[in-house]
Amino acid sequence: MQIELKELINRYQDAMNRIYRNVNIIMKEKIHSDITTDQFSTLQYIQKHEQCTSTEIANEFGVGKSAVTAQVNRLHEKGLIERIRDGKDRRNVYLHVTDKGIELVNYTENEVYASIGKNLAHFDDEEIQTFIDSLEKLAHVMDNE
Amino acid sequence: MQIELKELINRYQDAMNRIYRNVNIIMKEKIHSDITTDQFSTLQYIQKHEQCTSTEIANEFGVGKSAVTAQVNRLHEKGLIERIRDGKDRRNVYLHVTDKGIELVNYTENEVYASIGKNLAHFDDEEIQTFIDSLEKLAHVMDNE
DNA sequence: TAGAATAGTTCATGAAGTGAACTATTCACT
DNA sequence: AGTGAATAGTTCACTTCATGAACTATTCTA
Repeated sequence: MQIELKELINRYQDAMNRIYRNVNIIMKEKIHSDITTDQFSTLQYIQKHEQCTSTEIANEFGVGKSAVTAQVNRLHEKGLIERIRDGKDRRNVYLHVTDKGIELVNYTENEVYASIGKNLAHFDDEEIQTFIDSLEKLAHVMDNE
Repeated sequence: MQIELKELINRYQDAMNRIYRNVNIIMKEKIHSDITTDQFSTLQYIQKHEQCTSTEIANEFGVGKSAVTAQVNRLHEKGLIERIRDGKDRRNVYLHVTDKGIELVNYTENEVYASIGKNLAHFDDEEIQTFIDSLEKLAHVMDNE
């Protein structure tokens, strides 16, 4: 491995961490509700993938099924989602965001997007496009390992 | 806010999550030791910033000081770091990576970098450069909010 | 129809975070 | 010089989130 690559990865790692941290701060700030950022992310996923299952979330988030059960319980206790058991294959439990949950996601998403959008104002359209393309390419390459 | 921006941020968010998850998987796989990825990240930071303090880490990682105390305890119990109290200003405790810790970081870093390097092989030099530049720019813009 | 596979839950445990209260030390100022 | 504010770190009680094994319930399969 070349010295240069190591240097690049260091810069990459450092920038990624800073971005991740800042997005988290923005989310904490914009979530006007007693849920955590993790809970919001899960809720957001369920809203974007209506009728998804716990197993699907476990795979998507890279955690065990029991972790998802606990997370779903917390969201359920707060009245943000519902469990709907499949009538045909009664092993499956589909997750469904309640009206209260939908409202929370939509409101918070707008706030967060506006905030991130403000940051993106420092970039021109082509730069953003190129950046996101590279980001998706990297995600894709990594997924296929 | 334009529809387009929302769409872009969705893609961005999705790609970021996938990358973050994959890097975590790589790290878990490459850490041949009984420490967690969080512990490794902290150890790595201390190694790159010799003689740093708990407060510095707390700010850097965006967590409270008590969380750092706990993390430092775990690393200390494993013989990876040492605490050195400042002789002049006895409030300060400087953190210092032991030989065992240095060896662990160097070994693991090489493994992780090799693995990420393999992914980066799908990109040409200019693409990587542009990508990391944008990444750093975004991190910088976000830091100044 | 017996046994494998799948979906989800429960439980005990540990890691990591919070925030308030605390100790110890140093700084700042009249 | 001496008192009160500021700073660095720790402790404590508590919550969240993760793991993995054992479990229930259901469906598939051969």
